[in-house]
Amino acid sequence: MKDLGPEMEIVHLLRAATVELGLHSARFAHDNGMHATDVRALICLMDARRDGTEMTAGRLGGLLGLNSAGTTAVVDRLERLGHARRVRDGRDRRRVLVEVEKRAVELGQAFFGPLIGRSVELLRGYDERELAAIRGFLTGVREAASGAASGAEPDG
Amino acid sequence: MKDLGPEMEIVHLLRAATVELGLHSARFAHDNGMHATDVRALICLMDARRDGTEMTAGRLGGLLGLNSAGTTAVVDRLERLGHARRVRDGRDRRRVLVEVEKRAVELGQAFFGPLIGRSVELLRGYDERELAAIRGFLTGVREAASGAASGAEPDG
DNA sequence: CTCTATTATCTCGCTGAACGAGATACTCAC
DNA sequence: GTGAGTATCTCGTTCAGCGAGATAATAGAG
Repeated sequence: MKDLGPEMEIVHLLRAATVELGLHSARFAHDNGMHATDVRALICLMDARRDGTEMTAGRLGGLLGLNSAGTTAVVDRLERLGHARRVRDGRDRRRVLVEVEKRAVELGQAFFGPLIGRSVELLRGYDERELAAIRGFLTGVREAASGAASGAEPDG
Repeated sequence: MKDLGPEMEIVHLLRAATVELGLHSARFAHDNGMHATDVRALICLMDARRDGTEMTAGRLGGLLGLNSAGTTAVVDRLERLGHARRVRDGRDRRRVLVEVEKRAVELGQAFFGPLIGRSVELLRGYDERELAAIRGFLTGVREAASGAASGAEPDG
């Protein structure tokens, strides 16, 4: 049962890389007086900003798997640290939009930029077929982990 | 600054896969009345078992980044759930060896087995050059995340 | 063998993230 | 403007993890 073949080396490598990426985030969190949840929240906020979506408190909580009380607390912490701000939605004044501060974006880029840059640099060293393999493997793992059907056929 | 090129798609894919793997672990934890730390502890215990190393309470705490009080609490929880047991070391009776219970190993295999199996299955679809690319990328990312020198130059 | 320094683990009291329940503020349909 | 519905916040509680210090065992000096 231990040995599913030489492929296991790569499976362990993926796990090791995942752990290391988690520790990297934890370091960023710790260095800036935050917790894992706060970093995940910041990432959600930046993702939303990137594709021009509005992020409400409720939606953020849903993404993070928190209840409303926990969501309020996260936003409180980010606001206290100056990483985000609450803005009442003009159209529906029950809603609170959460916007990431420029300062936090810069902080994140300073910390994660080198890692991203290095990854891109690595990827530039591969040809199209190799890139397709990496893409395919990561996509497959993501689907398998998300519980998606084990459909072996490549999606269109 | 936003667009480092088409390689960014894969960087985001890696992040998505990492998030999904984390959620998968969280689901396992939740389903079995555990927390993220407990699962990480179990993984450490299984890794130790796999390569025949003894795991002491102290070493486990070190791996998890916990202090002694927190470590005691983790082992207490695992023991209460029947996933691990304390065994006094015969040679140095100050030390407590923590051993994973067979039940927990089986539980883990039942939950993570399909994911691992699917990953291996995916990998079997690639030839040696593609596998080398996947290996190389994951290795590089892990090194970059662990803070290893960002040197593009291969260390002689 | 006894005394002391060191090491490994556990106990106690505390802080703070996240929860459940319910209060508050706003919108929409009538 | 009254009532149903929705979004967020407040209050009190639970529990993981921390710091400090207690307890127990080993190792070395005499």
